Amino acid sequence: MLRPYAFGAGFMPELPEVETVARGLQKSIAGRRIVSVRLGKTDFIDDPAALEQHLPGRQIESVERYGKFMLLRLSARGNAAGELENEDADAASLLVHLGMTGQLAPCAAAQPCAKHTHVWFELDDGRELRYTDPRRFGRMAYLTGALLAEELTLFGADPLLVSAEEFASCIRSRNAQIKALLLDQSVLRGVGNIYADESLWRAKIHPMRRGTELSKKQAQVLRRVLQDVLRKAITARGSSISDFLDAEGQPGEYQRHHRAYGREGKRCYRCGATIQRMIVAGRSSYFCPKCQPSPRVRKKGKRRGRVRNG
DNA sequence: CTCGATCCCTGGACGC
DNA sequence: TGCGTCCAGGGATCGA
Repeated sequence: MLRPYAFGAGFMPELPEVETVARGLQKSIAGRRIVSVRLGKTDFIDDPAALEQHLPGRQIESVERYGKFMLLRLSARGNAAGELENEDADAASLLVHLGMTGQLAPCAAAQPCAKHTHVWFELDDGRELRYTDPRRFGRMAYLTGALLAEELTLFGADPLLVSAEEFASCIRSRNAQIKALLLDQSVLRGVGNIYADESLWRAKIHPMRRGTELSKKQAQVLRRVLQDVLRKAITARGSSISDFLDAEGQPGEYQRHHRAYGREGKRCYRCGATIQRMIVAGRSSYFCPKCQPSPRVRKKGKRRGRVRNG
């Protein structure tokens, strides 16, 4: 039985999933004007009053992805006389992060509201754009001009656009675990737990390897497989777990291609060894112990004491 | 700079 | 069946 949306563990909004949602919204709501805003729970919104004050009257010019954020580009708005009030004379953006369980989709205004709907944007064509998020791990912020620019500089390069040189330098200059680096949005924007594990499996790199330990060749390979995984996942409309359906009622398909994530105890597709799970950088990490050798097995023959662990 | 711990929050899975 | 417990995760924050 298909439902328009399913919540819970079915959906992890990483780059490919957010890209899928953003493309869907670009088709369905770009060009529409926001008539009014209604708010429910607001603890995930930076400045709720700003949404109510500044969004009505603005047109949604485009919907873009920025890392795991969606960026709704909004027109400037004028008052009834066609003059521009200072504050609203500039173009602005609504930043939306889906967290773990966020959904942003338009529907007929008459349609019953899903549980955990927290924001309603009334559109000029009679529909409503609704934000639903059971866990409220998402984020919403209205930003303009310098504040918006400043916010966007907090993030690293887009993994699909980053050059080989830039990728290698921002990874190999860091001593943190590679898994932590891939998840760090200030290093690269958009990679989450699933695609970090999938790309590390493909690159045959253990999640606990240090950035500084990677050879130039390994960095090159990692970038290539990461981009490949992300592109293929976008083509497949993202990964659905359980029965998640996207804004157009279609499930993503990429979970069929997972080689590591969620496969604890199953056989490695490459070598047949048993996929293991361990916590790295505070997150479940799935890897093949044979294809992705642990960095810790290199203590034999080295009796010169390394610096104490603390 | 980097680490781990803690918290946020709800629903799903699992054990009894 | 129902209840309790654990777990999932992105990110902010704090202390070490």
